[in-house]
Amino acid sequence: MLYSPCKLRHLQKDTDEKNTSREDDDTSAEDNTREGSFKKRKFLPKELKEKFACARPSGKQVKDFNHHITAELEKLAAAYKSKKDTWRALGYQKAISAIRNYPRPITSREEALSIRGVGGRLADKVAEIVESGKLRKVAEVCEDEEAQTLQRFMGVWGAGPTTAHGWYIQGYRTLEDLREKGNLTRHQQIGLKYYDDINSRIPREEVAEIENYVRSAAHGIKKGLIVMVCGSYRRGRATCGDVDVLVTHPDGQSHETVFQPLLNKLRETGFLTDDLVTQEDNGNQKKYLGVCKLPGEGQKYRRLDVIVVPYCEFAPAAMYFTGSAHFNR
DNA sequence: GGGCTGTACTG
DNA sequence: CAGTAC
DNA sequence: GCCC
DNA sequence: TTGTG
DNA sequence: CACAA
Repeated sequence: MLYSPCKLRHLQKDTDEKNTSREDDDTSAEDNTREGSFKKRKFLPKELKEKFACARPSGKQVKDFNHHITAELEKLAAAYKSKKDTWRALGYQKAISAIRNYPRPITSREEALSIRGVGGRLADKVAEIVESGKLRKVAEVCEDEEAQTLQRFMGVWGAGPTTAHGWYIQGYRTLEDLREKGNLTRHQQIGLKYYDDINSRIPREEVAEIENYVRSAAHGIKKGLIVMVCGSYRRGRATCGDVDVLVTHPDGQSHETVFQPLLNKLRETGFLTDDLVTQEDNGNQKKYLGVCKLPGEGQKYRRLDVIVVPYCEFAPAAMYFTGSAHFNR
């Protein structure tokens, strides 16, 4: 449950797009308390500065100094996940996140080991990557047909490790197999139909367009509605996996009656093309998961999530749905 | 050795 | 209830 | 996998 | 432009 | 983010 909206500032993402240096993949920890703000504090232990992203000037964005490392580990994480080794995958994921956030290139096993979330086993792997540029384990675990196939199948929205494995033991190997022989749930049919689009990254600019599209529709229904994209967009990423829209209204009431009209309007225009999860019978709908496409030629189908919350939960919801970058500190 | 977030939807 | 996703 |  | 919810 | 200050 989300509790008191407490005080949550330092959150809004700087609007200045003039940031030329928009690398791509990574945490661009937000604006932060800069030195000045801390002056009143008598002590600012330097290890504190190291440990908390929020205490670093990180002004623009934190380069990922260790992309070569996280890239290799990601492969293993994905493979383990597909093999239902959930917890191992989680361990990898946390380590990857921590390494990504690490402010300088890692040069030794020792250094890796000092990072919270990186234990002995992963430190060894990091060291191997640092020295040789790659991980033998990756070839061992990821490059057999089964691993490749499982991961391909998990790219279908609605299909997880269990389903992927089921398809595999039935002898399916390609998406084509699934299309003609597989029995898919409604979700998976949609996931397969838009496989390529859904699995491609969305340019930041396009996310902004989608945001504006939804906002216009919302304002046509009720003025004053707040429409904000969270997720990786709000974390400043150059590309996003999906679009995460948070909707609320300052009057603390209007959010209750907004969902249905908004969805209907977005459907009328053909913007929403497919529904995944949407409980519209219930008057208390909280979220919508579906597929949308901007008008015009050559637009791709994109995964869209819409979350409507009461105003009193706005701030916590914004934090929650904006996610990782803020919590990994 | 045991936890690793908690919740909601679908079938 | 299992599986999946957020 | 990691951490306690 | 900033402060606030 | 939207809106008031």
